Amino acid sequence: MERKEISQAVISRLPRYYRYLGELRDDGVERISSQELSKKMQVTASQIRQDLNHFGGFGQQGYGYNVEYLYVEIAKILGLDQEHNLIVIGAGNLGQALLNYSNFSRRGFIFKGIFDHNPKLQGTKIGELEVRPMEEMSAFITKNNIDIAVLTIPKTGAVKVAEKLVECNIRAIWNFAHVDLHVPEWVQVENVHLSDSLMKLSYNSSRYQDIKNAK
Amino acid sequence: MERKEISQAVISRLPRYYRYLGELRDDGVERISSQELSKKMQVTASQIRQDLNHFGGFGQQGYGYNVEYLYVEIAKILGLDQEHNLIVIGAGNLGQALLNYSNFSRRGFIFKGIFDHNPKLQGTKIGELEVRPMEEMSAFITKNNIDIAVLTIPKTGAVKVAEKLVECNIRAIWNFAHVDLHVPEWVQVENVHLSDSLMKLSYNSSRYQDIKNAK
DNA sequence: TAGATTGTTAATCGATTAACAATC
DNA sequence: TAGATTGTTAATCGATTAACAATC
Repeated sequence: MERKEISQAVISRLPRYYRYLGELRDDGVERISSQELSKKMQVTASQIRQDLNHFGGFGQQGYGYNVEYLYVEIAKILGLDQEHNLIVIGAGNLGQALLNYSNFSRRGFIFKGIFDHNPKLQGTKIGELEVRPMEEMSAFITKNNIDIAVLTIPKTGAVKVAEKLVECNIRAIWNFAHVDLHVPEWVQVENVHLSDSLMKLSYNSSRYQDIKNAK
Repeated sequence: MERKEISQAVISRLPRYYRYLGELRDDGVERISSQELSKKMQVTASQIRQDLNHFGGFGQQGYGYNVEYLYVEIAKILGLDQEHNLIVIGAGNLGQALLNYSNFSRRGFIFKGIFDHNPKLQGTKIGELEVRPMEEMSAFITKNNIDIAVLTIPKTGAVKVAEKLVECNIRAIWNFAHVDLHVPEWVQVENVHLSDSLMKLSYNSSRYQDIKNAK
């Protein structure tokens, strides 16, 4: 597949393209030009063409892009043509919420297990799955071919658990714990720091008020 | 306060500085140089100094930065010195998870209400709050001085609700719905598109395997 | 064929890093 | 005072946008 390093800025935009193309497809749209898409998505047509051309020439001069085809191709680029096996670590509210969010499994992200160190939660059912004790995690990962671990435990435990996951040869960690994980380069970490996001919103809205008042 | 437009790249890094400074403070560290902090955070010292100087000169030549002082100043910049009143719209798993996450209220983000259009949920208690019907939302926002609305409903309803929120003069929307909201410039939107984040992780881990296999 | 629109190169813009004079 | 380290300017790097030749 791809050889050259592609910037994370580009990667971050792919899911959004994918979403818009999915909507177009559902609306029965067959073809779209970068210009039309650009208007819809509020980005430049240039950027769309540049971004896509990192991965290949999906369009056709004088025609534009075939929606269905491009949709499928982006799915492949994102690895959505393959199934991913996930486990959730931390059966709190957030872990449960993610597990129950059906849209993920629709895209091939299959939750295989959920773990918690709280004995009171162990054995209770969340969706289809029973909460397992942490001790079973390592064996479970190997046995069930787990790709991705979802970390929804408080930051105090997260670093230790991440180390354990690395030992288990996990490939990817979706990290909701409010701490930076240090892992070998062959383990991918995607952080969702909710409080950072909320603070950013707080800044932007506070600042807007200041500007308004200053005028 | 600030006049000049500061890039979102800078703003996005502030919460992370804030987190590291908080930890240093808790560890009883009094002063830190940009170089030391740079090593800890794995960013360049230059970037730290540049970023901070957008907001003022918080350091002192030959000394570095006073941890406690800088911590408090960043909090002010982020608007954490003021309380924010929030409502959650959508009492599903995710809405409940956010509401129950106590770290937010510790930073001054106070959940005042939660709304859902499902009559079965209305009246049930989530944390300290009773789920209210959507019809009460507008009045509630005005009466309780709500700054921030947290949108945790499916995308089908999100656009309509966002319009309503704009009418209610909300300042900020924390959007977990998988759709782009179009709002006037005086309303800030911060998106948390979880599936986009997961797809990015999927890409990065799939791609790493490809590189490895190619070698 | 003529018109449309891509793929791609070149130009611009912005963000990051380096360097150093100012100063505690 | 001498050493350390900031604040800030200048240089570099990378990402975005513009332009246009290639081509469907």
